[in-house]
Amino acid sequence: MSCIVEIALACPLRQTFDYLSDEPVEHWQPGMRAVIPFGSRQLIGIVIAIKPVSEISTDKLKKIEQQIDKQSFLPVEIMQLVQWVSRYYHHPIGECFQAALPKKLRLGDSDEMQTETYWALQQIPVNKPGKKQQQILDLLEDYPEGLSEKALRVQFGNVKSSLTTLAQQNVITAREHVALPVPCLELQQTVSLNNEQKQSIEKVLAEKGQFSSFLLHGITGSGKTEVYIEICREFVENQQQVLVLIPEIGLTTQFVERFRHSLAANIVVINSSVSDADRKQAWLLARSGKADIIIGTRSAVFTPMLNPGLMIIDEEHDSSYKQQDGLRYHARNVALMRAKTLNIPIVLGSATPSLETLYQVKLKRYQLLKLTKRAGGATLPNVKLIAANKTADNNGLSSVLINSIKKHLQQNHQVLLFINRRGFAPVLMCHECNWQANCRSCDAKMVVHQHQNRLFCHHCGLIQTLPKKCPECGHSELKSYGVGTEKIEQALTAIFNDIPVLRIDRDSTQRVNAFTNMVKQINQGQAAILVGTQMLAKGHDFHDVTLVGVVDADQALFSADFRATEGLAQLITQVTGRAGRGKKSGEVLIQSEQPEHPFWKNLLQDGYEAIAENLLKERIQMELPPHGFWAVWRAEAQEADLAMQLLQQVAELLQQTASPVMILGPVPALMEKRAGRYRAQLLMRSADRASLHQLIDQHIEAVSKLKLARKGRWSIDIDPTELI
DNA sequence: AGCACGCCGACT
DNA sequence: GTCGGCGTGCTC
Repeated sequence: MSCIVEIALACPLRQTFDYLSDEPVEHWQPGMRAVIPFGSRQLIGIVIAIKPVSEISTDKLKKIEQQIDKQSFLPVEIMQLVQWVSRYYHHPIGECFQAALPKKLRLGDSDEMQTETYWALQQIPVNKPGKKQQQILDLLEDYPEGLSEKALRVQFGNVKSSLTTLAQQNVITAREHVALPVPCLELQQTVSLNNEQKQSIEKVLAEKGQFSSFLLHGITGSGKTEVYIEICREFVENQQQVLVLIPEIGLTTQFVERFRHSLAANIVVINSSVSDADRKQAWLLARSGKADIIIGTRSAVFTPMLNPGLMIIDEEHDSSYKQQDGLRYHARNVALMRAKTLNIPIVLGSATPSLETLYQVKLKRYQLLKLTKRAGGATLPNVKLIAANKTADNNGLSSVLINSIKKHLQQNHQVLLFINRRGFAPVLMCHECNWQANCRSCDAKMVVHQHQNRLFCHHCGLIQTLPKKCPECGHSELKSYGVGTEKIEQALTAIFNDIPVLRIDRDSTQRVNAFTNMVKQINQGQAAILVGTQMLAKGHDFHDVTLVGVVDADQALFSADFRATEGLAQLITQVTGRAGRGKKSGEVLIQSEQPEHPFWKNLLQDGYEAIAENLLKERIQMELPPHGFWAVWRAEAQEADLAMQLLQQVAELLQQTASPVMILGPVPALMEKRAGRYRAQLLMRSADRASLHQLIDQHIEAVSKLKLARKGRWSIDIDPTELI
């Protein structure tokens, strides 16, 4: 008996499509994949529902070409989660499924797990085994379930011939088994925890098996990772899976390695450095319950689990949890929603929690867990503000800072200098005619990169050769202004010529292993100066750094984005936390052209918590998020004004309905032109979430039918975190 | 989004 | 005479 199958497709349409199937109803389940004809194309879709009749007349329905999955594919929980995401973010359902699936599975790969050869002991050898053979046998003794050939190869190198010999003698046997991640063969002893850590662990474990949200607010270096690990240990022992989300930063290996060295568990990692094949395997291992711990970036929030027990969001304040194009979801919020429906606890961890999260703590929706002491008895560094003067200083470095660097290097310590701009200098000018190197596709200046002898636009990626003379008037003296990592690197090399200066930014770490090699060199502990962007600020544990210098921190104080101050407070607190993490005590020097700005006094005297409290009060007073709810319509188009016109029409549509929602704009984006496109936005503000979503739902279809909507790109951003 | 269909300018 | 430009409309 045939049936009607409702299918979500990977196209930007806010609807599903019905198809006829020859298969009987009972062969179908929501969540399965199917190949279907769509227009003149062939697509893969996800089954949303199976039904006896369609609202579309039967003669218009096409037949399903192929049923890809014969058994359930996406669990009901993920189906509901993705559908919730589609409704909440007002994004086409098919594209939401795209975001939730690993590429290979999206493209129709079989959902069978990769297998590999596992070896296990069979009987005592008769002949005396060779040296390598003996090593293998010794190790296998500890693993009665067997070890994968891959794991043995990682440990002993080429093992093929040894294994063949041992197998011929029936000492060991081979068996095909689902490929699990290579286990860590040498577990470290557990570290001793302080009382705050122990209490935090207990409080989370007390909520096992029910929804409960926690903020683990631990100062930098207070041992949050150890708390996560000990909580995980308990869940793993109970055969429950843990999903750990981490920010998208270059190096997550440090974090992952600590888990691997501490827990005898199957730990899979899903981040950008993992191949498509491994991603698929990790996803399948999680779905089957064979992965105990899943560590991944933003999109891993959609990973299915057979026995979910807990979710952890590390560095919950990090902006990379919010996707800034396509489906603009916030992984932290999706995780909270998921934890609620799964009825499991969720832990958000940070040294610098977002105001959103602190607001929830204030409303008593999250339990607060605090770690106020640095682990291992390390002390927080002493922080000082230096008045910097642009014109008088040596390439942006004040003499106070240089003298201090000298002092720390003499003690054979390491120094970290933070400057949040890569390249040599952000401005190139002609003295004669006032010409300036601007990007032709963006409202932005080109940045001088001296190493490559080029000009770069950091917004669209435009590359030009560095001009030798002014393209306007031909004058040969072009001057650059401002500082970037390259200039600081150059200045320091000139001053401290016998000390290695390591520049760590996107340019210097592009080559494979460049970053890992630099980290290795740093960890050897000799005196060195590290110059870097926020790549350096996030999460690294450099034990020999005793001085942190912040070269140019002020820009954010004058930003038009009301969130900039929050971001600056977080960044400074995080950078500050890089000093004195080992046994040596640390010092931090912050150069500012605005040392009198109340922000600094507030942050340095009272700390992050206090400044966050003040900022939150301000936001509540001014009815800014997290108090009240926002949504932004964004549009961009190749032609000037088109985006504004489109949003003007959207505003007119929205205003046709009487609603408590405030409509503001449209206005051009702060940087109106970017990558050759003109951008604009339209803001919606509301005191309650429901009216905001209702108003969007009422008009989104009419908006997508607007003529101008086809000419430019448009999107809607729920709970925006950036006003661009 | 893709893709087809359709109706107007500079080319083998 | 055609190739191809992108405006418009549709996709169960």
